[in-house]
Amino acid sequence: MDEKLLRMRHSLAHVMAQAVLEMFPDAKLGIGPAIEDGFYYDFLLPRPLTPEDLKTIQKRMKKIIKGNHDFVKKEITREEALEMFKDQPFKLELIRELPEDEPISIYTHSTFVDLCRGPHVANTKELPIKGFKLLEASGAYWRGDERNPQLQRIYGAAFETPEELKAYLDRLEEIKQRDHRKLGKELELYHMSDAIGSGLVLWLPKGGAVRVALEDYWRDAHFKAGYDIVFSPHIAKIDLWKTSGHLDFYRENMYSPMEVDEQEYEIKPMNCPFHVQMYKMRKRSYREFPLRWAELGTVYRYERSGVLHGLMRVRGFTQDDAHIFVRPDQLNEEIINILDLNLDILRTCGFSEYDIYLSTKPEKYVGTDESWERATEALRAALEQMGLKYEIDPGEGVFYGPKIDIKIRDALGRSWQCTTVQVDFNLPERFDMTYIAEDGKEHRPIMIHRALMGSLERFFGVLIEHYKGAFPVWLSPIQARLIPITDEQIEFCFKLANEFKQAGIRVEVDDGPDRMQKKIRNAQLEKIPYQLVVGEREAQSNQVAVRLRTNENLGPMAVDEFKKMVLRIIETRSQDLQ
RNA sequence: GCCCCAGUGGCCUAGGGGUUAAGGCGCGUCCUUGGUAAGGACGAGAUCGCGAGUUCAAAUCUCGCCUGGGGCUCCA
Repeated sequence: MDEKLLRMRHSLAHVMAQAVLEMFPDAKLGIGPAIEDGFYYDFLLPRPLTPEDLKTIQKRMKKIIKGNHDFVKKEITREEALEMFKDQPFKLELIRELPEDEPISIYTHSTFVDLCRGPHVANTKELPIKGFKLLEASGAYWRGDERNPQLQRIYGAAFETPEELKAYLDRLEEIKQRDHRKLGKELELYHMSDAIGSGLVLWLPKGGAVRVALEDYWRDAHFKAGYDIVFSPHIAKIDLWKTSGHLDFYRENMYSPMEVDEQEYEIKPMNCPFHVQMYKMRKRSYREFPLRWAELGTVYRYERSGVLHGLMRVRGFTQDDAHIFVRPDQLNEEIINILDLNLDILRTCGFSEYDIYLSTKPEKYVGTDESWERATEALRAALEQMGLKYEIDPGEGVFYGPKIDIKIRDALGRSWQCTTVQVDFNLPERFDMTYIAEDGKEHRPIMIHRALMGSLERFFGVLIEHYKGAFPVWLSPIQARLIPITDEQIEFCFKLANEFKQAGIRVEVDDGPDRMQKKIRNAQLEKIPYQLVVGEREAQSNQVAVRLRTNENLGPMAVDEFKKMVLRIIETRSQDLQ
């Protein structure tokens, strides 16, 4: 954020605090910083704020701004500060934490004084009276800690010009329109039922079609990249989770155990221990490496109810998981293989921009410093050999090993965490996994965990928002809809539909009672890529009049010609319609 | 989990202590057979999220629960 904007936003926060104090003289002030797109301020208030309150506060703010008040900075002593803010417990807490030797500054404008480091504008007349808007009030813990009192936070958007504010508000509206929860319902892609429980997803037939297309592609890509596909059960004895360490490190996210024949079983939060058991079924030789085992594994994790969000954060989801067992000297090359496959899959799904992070050793970790260094080096070398730009995320690795995370950018430039590639020194140790090396002795393999799409649920959600529900043809639940102009053509349409289905095209006939215009409208709203209008002329000449969801009209086309075109688009997984 | 907001036929919305809860979409039947984004008529469909309480009377007020939404990450 540039300096000017920062000053404006921060000053607006002060002006807002003044307006709130005018309405609630006993309000206790938290903090009020400038943030991306605007500002906020936290208050402890005698009652919850209503949307009407926000309007009132905003009006008062404009009045204050029009008063042309100077912002005046003053440095005061610690004692003066403690006296001045004696009625403001949160401010006192902050003052007490300031280093002894540092001067304490306050900013005053109009009747309002705040403990503040600055910077601010010189005078309220510099504030964009039409460039800001209060958006909403919500709860926020003091200092983000749920053990502290909960304050009311008022968020405002603020920009230098009304045009920029409008662009921002338009963007918020666009995000709302693309929301996968809204589109998921409208397009009947998925459903969450109260009768089932929160965070548990029902994939409806149309969402199922997308998933099958995605999974088919995923399997194919994995076979070609040298993976084997495995399957594992949903529950396992609790001891497995004790050995894996999940019960210790991950208990809060696991569902409670169930008892079967006097044995406790846990529903799986991860697939790893199952793949480890597959590894351990017999002695392994270095000649088998790398072992690449992939599974679309459905896992269940208890997430706090407040963090659940549509398809993006759920309690039951399917990871496109894989575990790869390698010798230390194979690590670098294998990482390259994974990233290659990953970028290929993301590109095919329409994502060409990403942010890559390399996370290094955290404070608490297992394994030797030497192995950490070697693994981190292998990850870094792979990224560099591939010429990928990345950032280091120091100390953000998992306790068991370093990792590469990839966030994809969607059509609105928002980023989503999907891919993760993690090196693991821990599980091979805990499960005492070994292989016989060239020297005839037992060695410890390195285990790589990786998920490319992350979870199918989240990836689906991201896809919905990225494409605004208008999926590329290969992913479209219905790829073409046949629209007979009169009932005379219904029979011909069903004959064509059958022919297209046999060729592998997902097609439907709209034989309902609506007129053609209405059927086209419906197909448009459903974002069906091809609308095939069939009237008497087409039926007689074995043609279809091809209309695209982009409103482009390709005119009559021979049935075989259309079929050829669509199959080409599907097979190449093209983003185009023609 | 915590704070605030919300829950009305399948969907979107109106109503807001007092007869049969209103409209649009969708659905059904009938008329219409229409050439590239909404033809017309009629009809069915709701114990107003669930449970309890207050009241002569509750969709409406109160409490609890369930579900959903925003926030709890931006450090004077």
